[in-house]
Amino acid sequence: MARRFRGESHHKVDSKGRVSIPATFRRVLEASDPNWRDGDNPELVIVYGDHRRSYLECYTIQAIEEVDAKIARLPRGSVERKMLERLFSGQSFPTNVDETGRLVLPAKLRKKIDIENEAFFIAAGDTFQIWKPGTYEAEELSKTETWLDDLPEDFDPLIYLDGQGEN
Amino acid sequence: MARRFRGESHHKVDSKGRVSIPATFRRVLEASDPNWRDGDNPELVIVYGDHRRSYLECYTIQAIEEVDAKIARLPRGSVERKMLERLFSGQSFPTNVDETGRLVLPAKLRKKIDIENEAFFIAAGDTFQIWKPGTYEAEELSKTETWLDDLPEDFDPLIYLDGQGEN
DNA sequence: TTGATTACCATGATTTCCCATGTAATACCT
DNA sequence: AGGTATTACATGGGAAATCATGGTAATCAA
Repeated sequence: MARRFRGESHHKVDSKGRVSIPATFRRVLEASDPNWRDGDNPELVIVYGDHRRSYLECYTIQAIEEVDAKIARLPRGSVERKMLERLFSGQSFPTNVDETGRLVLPAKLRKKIDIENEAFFIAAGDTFQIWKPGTYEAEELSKTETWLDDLPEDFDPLIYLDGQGEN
Repeated sequence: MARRFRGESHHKVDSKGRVSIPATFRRVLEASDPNWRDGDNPELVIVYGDHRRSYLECYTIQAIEEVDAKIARLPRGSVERKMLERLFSGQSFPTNVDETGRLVLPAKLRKKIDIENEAFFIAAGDTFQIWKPGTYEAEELSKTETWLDDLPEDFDPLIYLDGQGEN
């Protein structure tokens, strides 16, 4: 397993769509880009998905290659494969970190998740997500709340780590 | 596997059939044309297929050579080989990117997929497709919707990546 | 010679590149 | 430990290069 992203933070987005990537995330992007050499800028792939998705999901090169390989194993012509190809091949945007540690989000992507001048970054295992701050709070937190509400008061999520929560 | 196409976008088609290729796609075409040298224009092959196909599929030189090699391995005279040869040799059109990064779609091809003044480009792994925008939405997107409608509300297509969705 | 195809030139918009600055984090020195 | 030098970060601005698109002239084919 490759290095994982950790943490969350807010960053300014300027009029050109430039936004700093959390420094710790940059280290992971570098380590997970097989072509990266000390001194140059790692690549990554932003998957934005269809209209139902309200955030951008950022894949390291290694992570996206794993996905590509899995897709390639699905039967050619199957609906599943088509769907996933559309998502990861079509509804995605290949880019790279720039010299100053920033990412440039094209107008199209900013508009899609309705970002103006601030973006919220949050780690998600071997990918990280970019949200409009307000959307994240509304959408995600409420989701977790409802989920937690269904569980006993003193429930400890760690139990899932050992596969106890599965059914 | 060579560099893959990623992304989707709309471009104007003028009265002469000229249409800009997304810049990121051009980089892939260049990298996948063994004869390409910095400064000149990469070649590609447009496979348009028979009357049932409503989009154009564009192959890099490298991708089409892989296909040719596979076909050459099939038994001479077999029906499979004949079909594939008709598709990839006959129903295809070799061309190249022009000086300004455009492709020229001959009237015949434009008429085939019913394009007037706008084209939709979408990546599909090691090829990319050109659609009439309306056709893509009607044909492809609605297909996806219907498919998703049969699935649970919170279904995540990504589950297919790990082979859970198979049956 | 006439319609079509190809080569050349032009331009506004976007994107990339390069340089700059203030601040926070870290290393260094005595 | 205290203070200072150094490096890393986050952010901004302008110049330069690239992109998408359009037009016109030259070339070709029948």
